[in-house]
Amino acid sequence: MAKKHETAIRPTRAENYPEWYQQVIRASDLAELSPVRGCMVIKPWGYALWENISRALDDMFKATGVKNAYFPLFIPVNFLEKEARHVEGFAKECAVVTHHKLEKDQQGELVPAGKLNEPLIVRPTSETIIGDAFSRWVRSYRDLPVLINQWANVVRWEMRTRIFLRTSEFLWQEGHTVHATRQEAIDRTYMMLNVYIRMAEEYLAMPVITGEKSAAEKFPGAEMTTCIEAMMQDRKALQAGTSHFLGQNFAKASGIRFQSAMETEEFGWTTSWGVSTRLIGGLIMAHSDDNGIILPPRVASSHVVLLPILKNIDENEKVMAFTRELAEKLRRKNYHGTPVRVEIDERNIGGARNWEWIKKGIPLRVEIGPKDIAKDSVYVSRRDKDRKDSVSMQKDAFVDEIDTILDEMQSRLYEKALAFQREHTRDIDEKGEFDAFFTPADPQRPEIHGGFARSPWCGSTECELAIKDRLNVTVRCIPFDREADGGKCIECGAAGKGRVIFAKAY
RNA sequence: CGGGGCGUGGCGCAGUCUGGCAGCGCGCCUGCUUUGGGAGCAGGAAGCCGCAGGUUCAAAUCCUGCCGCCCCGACCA
Repeated sequence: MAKKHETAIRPTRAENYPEWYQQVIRASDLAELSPVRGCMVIKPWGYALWENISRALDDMFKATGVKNAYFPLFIPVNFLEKEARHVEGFAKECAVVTHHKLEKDQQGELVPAGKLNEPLIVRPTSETIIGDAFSRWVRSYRDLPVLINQWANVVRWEMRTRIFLRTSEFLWQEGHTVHATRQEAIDRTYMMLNVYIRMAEEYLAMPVITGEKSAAEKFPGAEMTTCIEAMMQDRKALQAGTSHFLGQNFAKASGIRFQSAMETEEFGWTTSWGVSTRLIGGLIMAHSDDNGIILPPRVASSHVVLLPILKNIDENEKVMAFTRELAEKLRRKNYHGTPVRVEIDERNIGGARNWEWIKKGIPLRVEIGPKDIAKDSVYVSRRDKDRKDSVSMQKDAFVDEIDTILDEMQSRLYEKALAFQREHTRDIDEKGEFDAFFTPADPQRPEIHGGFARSPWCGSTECELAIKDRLNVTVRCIPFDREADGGKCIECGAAGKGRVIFAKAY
């Protein structure tokens, strides 16, 4: 027997969480770093997750009347300048295109030539260029609402990057809408937030808290930013999606005007909302264990791998025929509107084969050997359970029940993550306790600590920033459902306006 | 951009202090034996030791500069 490891991923979460995160991604074959700083190559097993996420979101968007379109990667610099807070928020992380041509210099090296008259920025987000288009599309209240989404890449020149969580280039969708009234735009903001809540909780099995961002944390130029925040296994918060009510700020900046039914000229009310490949980072950190990633069935790259046990030539053909037939039956099954996704791995590499699929997080592993075939059964292992919980099932029963099994796994992952979130969410009313909650024993190499603190806050940016300076803890969101009970601000002791969620964040 | 750590076959690492043929484990390839939780034996391939200079008879090792990665900050989805 080979050397046994206690865990497939080392270091473990407890030993070194950031390193564990990277090793999980490597071992699961989701993605790798690219030669370009801060960028990533998303490999097929990882990209399939994004495809499944984006397909489900796309369906949900379209069900609310949203249509897809595509806008340019390059944006004139002066577009960004139109909205003051927006330019302040994004200017420092913009990639700028200044030339259109390369020429060889005397050393034979390619150097930029052909300076552009007007530099272009690579979109960090598309409010401005889409606003420009909308200003031409909207003339009358009869043109409203405009409900547009685009699937795109964006670039934000980040100082510190982390694969999937914060990359210089990332994939996302950005929805942009224009409405005739303030209320309609606000309703749309919440409507899309609800889509994100569904994505996180029903598909990613990732419980989220929802609410509004503080003035310091909201989107540059937004009147209100709503968000979903999830707790990762290191108890930090991950902003997993945002939906913004932009008021008339961008309509004024871009000249989105329409003639109302009363024959008056009005500015449109706009929203924007987005989620990104960051969701995959969230999924990893919400569910994975020390043996690798655990994929929630609703978005899993694949649902089940069939592992034929090929022992001797006489029986191999029978085993393979049984395996292929099972694969076909499974693929004809419908799981929440999509065919069950099946892999067959017939490599003869012993137990290592099993471990590869564990590290890749596939929900179900099905071993098929001569002993099973004799009983017309299969041996089923679940990624969310221990090996000793593996069961032998009649083949037909397995085919019949696979959707139920996957759904049970899906809800178990959700319940487990929810229990974790609740376990590490505390009402804290006293400053000393608050500081202790968020202070690691070793600041240079912090152990997993903290969580979500539900604490009273007076609402002032001063207090928020003071807490950030002291502990690197921020207001993650002001929950919609918070109690009116004020308490005393955790920072200044003045009358609070209710409890908000404080946490360290990605 | 500041403080700390680290760059050596695909992955994880030793070797660096004290200069002297580039190593180990896993993985990979071939063959045989195996096979229901990380197989065994035999053979084999694979490295500009992050990059560029310098010192030296000789540099993974010493010196200088640069680049990249990770952690802690500033910035952020």
